[in-house]
Amino acid sequence: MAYWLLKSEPLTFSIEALKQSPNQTTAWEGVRNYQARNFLRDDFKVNDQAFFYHSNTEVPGIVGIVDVVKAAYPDRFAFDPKSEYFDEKSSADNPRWFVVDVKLKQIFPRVISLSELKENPKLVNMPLVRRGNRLSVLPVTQEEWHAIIKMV
DNA sequence: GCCAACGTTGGC
DNA sequence: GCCAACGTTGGC
Repeated sequence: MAYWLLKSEPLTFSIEALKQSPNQTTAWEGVRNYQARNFLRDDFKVNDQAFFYHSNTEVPGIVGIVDVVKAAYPDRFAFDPKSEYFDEKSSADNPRWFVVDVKLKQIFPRVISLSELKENPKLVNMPLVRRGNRLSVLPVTQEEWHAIIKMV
């Protein structure tokens, strides 16, 4: 079982929005970066777990945990010209972008803020805490996962 | 709102 | 294939 971190801007899709979603499950749509796509498509497996991270907000940080409940399948929004995620180069025959389904597992009682994460010496190698990192899907090691769980 | 970082595009 | 220009991300 692998561990991940998924970034979302709460104005676009927050963990509270996930809680309100049918069956507390959603497709993780709109990833339009190849490295992130490759993680989703090739490496996400059912029963993997991921931190839910709120970015571009007042207190950026980890707000909860989701379970991967369905492995990668094509992102249908890439086929929809009316969607902001439309990509004319992605087709049903040859899809370029993928989603996985995730289900809410836990909302933390508090936000584990980015500044706290940066202060934890066990997390210094996480790409998340490095300046200028923009990847929205990131692998998390088992050691990092457990170190963060202890901070909740 | 600013701007550093970095991915993508497109001219050559 | 190089790389300048441009667009986006996202912390602050």
